[in-house]
Amino acid sequence: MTSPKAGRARQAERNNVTILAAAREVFLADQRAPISAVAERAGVGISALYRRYAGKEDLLRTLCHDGLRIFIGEAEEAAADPDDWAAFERFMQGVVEADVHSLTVHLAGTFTPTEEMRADAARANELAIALFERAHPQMRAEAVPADVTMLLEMCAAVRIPDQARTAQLRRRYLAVLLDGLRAGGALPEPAPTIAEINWRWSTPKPETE
Amino acid sequence: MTSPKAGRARQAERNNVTILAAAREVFLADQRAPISAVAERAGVGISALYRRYAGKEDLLRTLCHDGLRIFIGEAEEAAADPDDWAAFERFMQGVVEADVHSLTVHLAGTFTPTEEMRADAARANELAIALFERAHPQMRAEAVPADVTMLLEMCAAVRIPDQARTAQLRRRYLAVLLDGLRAGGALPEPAPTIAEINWRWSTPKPETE
DNA sequence: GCGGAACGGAACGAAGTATTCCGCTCCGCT
DNA sequence: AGCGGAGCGGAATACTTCGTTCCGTTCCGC
Repeated sequence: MTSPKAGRARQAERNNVTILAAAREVFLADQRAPISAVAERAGVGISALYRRYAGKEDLLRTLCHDGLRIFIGEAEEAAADPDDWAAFERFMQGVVEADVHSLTVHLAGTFTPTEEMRADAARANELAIALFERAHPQMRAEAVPADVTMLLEMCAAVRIPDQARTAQLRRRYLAVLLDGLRAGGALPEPAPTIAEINWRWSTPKPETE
Repeated sequence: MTSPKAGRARQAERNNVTILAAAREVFLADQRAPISAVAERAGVGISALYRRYAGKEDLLRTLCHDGLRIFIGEAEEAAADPDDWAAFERFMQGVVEADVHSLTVHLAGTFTPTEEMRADAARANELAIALFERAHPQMRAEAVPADVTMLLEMCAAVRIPDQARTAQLRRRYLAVLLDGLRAGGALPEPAPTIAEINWRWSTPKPETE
């Protein structure tokens, strides 16, 4: 080979990321989207997809796993901040910004997870909890780590057709939520339990999409 | 007839509400649910459904319109409260409690609305804005009426398999959101516009489900 | 008893969709 | 120069899923 990559091989490699990006966009918009929509979005044929992934489930799993890795990355990066609350805030902003929550949570249950994924999920959880605990003293006392998941879920629900604007609006409402987290006063109703949060990962295909 | 209603006729009338309730539950859990799921949930045959509704769209429309009426009812009821903030809070709690938001917003676009529905939607909007304006002085200044819709959307996103528990959790996070609404400090990013909020009603079938 | 309202549920037909397959292109190496 | 095959596009296949229709049955009300 002359250059590191050239011609066909280069194109193929570029497709790797093109397809993944397309899949990300498509499945972010609709988890039940047909696989053909991904190919269309990527501007490739269906073959290019099946050459890389064994099937839809495989693609979904890869996508989700990537999301998990991004989540971990954001958490680690944010954890470096010495200011406890700033670290937590930065973490939340990072996760919301990357729209990772939809990737991980909303796709869960559409495939059977790898053992490695379970491990990564556990690690992601630990990191998030650590970040939470550090910031906890500055929150209302009843807040628990499981709340973080729900907060992220709520941010992910903010969604309009314009993607860039969606990101803006999410930042806006994340700010509202975080301010709410720091407010005083008692919170009604008991906090969510771990089991209540993780139900998506356990069931094969929960009814409530 | 001996009693106001008896036997078959009574059963039929009871089915009216049974079916609607079933439809409510089923489509609340999954807007794309098959119509047969509704019949199953209601414990009736498909015929019982088609006897009452011209088709799926008709059922969806009815369901949505009912939601709209409930929304209006909650707003009117809450508006009677002389305390401005209490009225607003009560309104939000009522809407969240009734899970009306999913009924109206998430079902929009799956059918072509009636003229009457448009009118009701307009009225619902007015009422909500009035409630908001009354409470506005006690919120952070940048809050706008369109924020209310988004807040409700976020509450609707809180969802776990256990229905009763879901209601509890929604109350919890609504409290967080409302506290966040009253917090001080500037909010990042411009507020949503009316158009950004109402996109679901205008497009025939938006891509981002 | 009879007529028909109200049903249950099988049957039908139209979509939609995951996956396979076949033929074509064009790079990379000899 | 040419060949082997990686990479690919997209039609064809084989199902599955649903909305809707239809027909036979039940049983109330007169």
